[in-house]
Amino acid sequence: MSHVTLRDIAKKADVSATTVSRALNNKPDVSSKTKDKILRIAKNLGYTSNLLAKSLRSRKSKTIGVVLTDISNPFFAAIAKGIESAAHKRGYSIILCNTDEKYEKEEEALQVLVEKRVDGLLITPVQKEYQDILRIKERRIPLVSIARHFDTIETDSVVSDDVLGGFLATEYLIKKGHKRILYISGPLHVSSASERLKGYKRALKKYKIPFKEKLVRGYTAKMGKAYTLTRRILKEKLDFTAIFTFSDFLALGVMKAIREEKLKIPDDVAIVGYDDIEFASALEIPLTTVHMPKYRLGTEGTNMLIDEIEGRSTHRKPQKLVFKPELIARKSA
Amino acid sequence: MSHVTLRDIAKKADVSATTVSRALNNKPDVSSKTKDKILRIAKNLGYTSNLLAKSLRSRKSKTIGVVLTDISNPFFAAIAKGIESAAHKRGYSIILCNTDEKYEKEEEALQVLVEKRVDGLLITPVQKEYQDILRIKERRIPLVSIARHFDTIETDSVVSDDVLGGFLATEYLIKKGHKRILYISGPLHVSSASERLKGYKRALKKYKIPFKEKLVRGYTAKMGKAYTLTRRILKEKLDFTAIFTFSDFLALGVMKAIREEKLKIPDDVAIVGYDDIEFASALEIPLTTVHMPKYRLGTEGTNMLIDEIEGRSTHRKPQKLVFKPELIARKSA
DNA sequence: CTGTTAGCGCATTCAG
DNA sequence: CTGAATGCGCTAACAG
Repeated sequence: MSHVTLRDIAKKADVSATTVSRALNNKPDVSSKTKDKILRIAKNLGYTSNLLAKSLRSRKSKTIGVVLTDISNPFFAAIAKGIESAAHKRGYSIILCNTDEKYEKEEEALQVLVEKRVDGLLITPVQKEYQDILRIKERRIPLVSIARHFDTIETDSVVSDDVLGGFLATEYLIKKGHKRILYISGPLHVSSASERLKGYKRALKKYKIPFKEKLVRGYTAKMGKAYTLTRRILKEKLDFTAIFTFSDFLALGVMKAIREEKLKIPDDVAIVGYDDIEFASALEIPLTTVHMPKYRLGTEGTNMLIDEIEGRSTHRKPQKLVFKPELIARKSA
Repeated sequence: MSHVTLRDIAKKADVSATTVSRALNNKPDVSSKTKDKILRIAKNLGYTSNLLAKSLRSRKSKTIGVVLTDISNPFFAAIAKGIESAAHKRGYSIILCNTDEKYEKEEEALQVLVEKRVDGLLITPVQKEYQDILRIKERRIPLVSIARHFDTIETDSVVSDDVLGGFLATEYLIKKGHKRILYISGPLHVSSASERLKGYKRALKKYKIPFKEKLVRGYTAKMGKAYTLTRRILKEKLDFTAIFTFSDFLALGVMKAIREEKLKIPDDVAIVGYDDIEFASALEIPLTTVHMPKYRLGTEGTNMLIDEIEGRSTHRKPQKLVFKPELIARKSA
C-alpha cells in the first residue's frame, strides 16, 4: 500500500474517518484524548494528506499558475523568485510555464493550468493576441498581469511606469549632450517596449530633437540578436552617439558588439539599459540603467492575486499597481 | 455554475457520463455519431476536463516537483528552463520551489509536493541533511538529483564530473605559471563544491605544488558575499596570483572587488570561474571558465525522471549520468 | 455500442 | 463529542 488514508488511520484508532479528518484539521468537537490518539497513529503510519482529494472536495487547489516568457532571462528570474517567495508565505505553490514569447505556448499553458484547477494566474502576457486571456476572464479565474498590461482589455496588473522610464533614460542621455540616440527596442506588441519608445519620443520632443525612424531598431528580447544587430548597425555607419536599450539583458549583447569594434564606453558610445538586473552593477563598466523593482513586482502581484482569490478584495474594478521607475546613473553613460 | 462537468454534457447529449468520458478521451466503443455529438456539445459548453479529479482517479498527476536552491541564480535558471522544456514536451507540468540553500525549506517543499501527489521529483539538494530525501525514497517516489549527488545514499542523478572540472581549472592556471591559487569555494556540504576542491588539490599535487589551507576561502554561493570577502582578502595582503571560483556567479562579485582595487585582470590577478553562464562571454573581460551543460542537465534529468515514472526504465540500480566538463579559455586567465 | 455501479480520498451535512 | 451518508468529477469493471 503506497499511501496511507484517513480510513487506514480510522481503523487503527477505532473511530470514523470523519473524526480523523476533524482531528487532523484541528477542528473542534473532538475530545483531546481521541485527538491525541489519532495524531499519534497518523504519525506512526506516516500519513500525508492527499491534496488532490482535498482540492477536488474544496474546489481550492492552493496552487497558482505562473506564465512567464523566459525564466532564464534574469529579469523574469527575479520576478519568479518574488512570486515563489510570496506565494509560499501565503501557503500556495506555483506551477511555472515558459512561453518563449510565443502566443500558442501561452494559450496551451493557460489551458493546462485551468485543467489543473489553479486558483489564479500570474502572467507576463505575450500580447500578440489575447483571446486566451479573455477566456480566463470569462471563467472568472483571478488573473494578474505582471510587468505588462493591456490597453484593450481590463485585467488586474502590477507594472512600472514604462513611459516615464523611457523618458528618464532618454532625458539623461540628452542632458549628457547626446542628440542622436539609438533605441534598441523590444517587440512592439509588448506594452513595456512600446511604452518605453513612447517615453523616448516624449523626451526627444521636450528637448526639441527631431525623432528619426531609423534610430529605432531591434524589436527583440534576445541578447544574441541584440549582439548581431549591433554588429550590423556598426558596419552601417549609422550616425549615433548613444544607445538606449530595452533591457539590460539586451545591453549585454550590445556592449559585447561595441567592445569588439574597439569602441569605448561611454566615450565613443554611451549606453543606458533598463531593468537594473543584478549583474548591471557588477560589470566592468557598471551599467547606467532604469531600476525596475523586479522582486517586488513578483511579490505584489502575488499578493494582489491571492487577495483576489481569497475574496479579501471585493473590488469591482481591476486593480492596478504602478511603480515609479528611477534612473540609476553609473559608468556606461 | 462555474465549471462544466461530464454530467452536464451527458445530460445535454442524452447519454451517460461514461460515454462522454469515452468520447472525450478517444477511447474505442463509441459510435462516431454520438461521439461527434458529444464533442460538439462539449465545445459549446466550453468544457475543460478537471485534472484534479482525473489525477485522483488515476493516481497520476502529470506534475513533477522541482526543488532548486535559487532560481534567480542564472545557473539554476538555466537548469530550470531545461526542466520546464523537457517536462512540457512529455506532457508534465512543474511545481517549482526555492530552498535558498536551507534544509528546513527543502523539507517543507518536499512535504507539500508529496501532498500534492507529484509523480516525481527533481532536486538540487541542500545536502546539510538528507532525511527528507530518505523519506521520499521510502515512499518510492521517483527522484533525480541534479547537479549534486550524495555519497551516503543512493539516488538517480545527473551531474557533471566536478572533480575533473576543478582539476581542469586549476591545471589551466598552473600551466599559465600560477603557483599561488586562491579557491573561493562554495559550501562544502554541497557535493559540487567539495569535489571541485578535490580537483583543485589533485591538480596541485600533480604539479607538486604544496596545498595551503589558507588559500581556500568563501564557502558561500552568494555573489554579494564573494564580493565582500574578496575585498577583505585583498586588504589582508594574502599572497596569490590567481583565483579559481566555485561559480561564475561568485566570480562576478570577485571581479568587482578586484576592479575596485584597480588591479588588472588577468595581469595582476587571473580568474577562472565555473558554469559558463550566459553572461560569462559577454563581460568586458570574457571569463575563462569550466563549461557546465546546464540546460541539458535539466532536460536529461527530466527525461530520466519521467522514464522512471512511466516505468520505461526498470533499472534496479540508481541511474547516474555524468557529463564531462570542458575548460573554456577566454580572457580572464 | 452503451449504461450502471463503484470508488479514488476527503470533508461537509445531518443525526444522534 | 461522534458517526453515517453523500458527493466533489472522473473512469474502470462489468453487464447488457
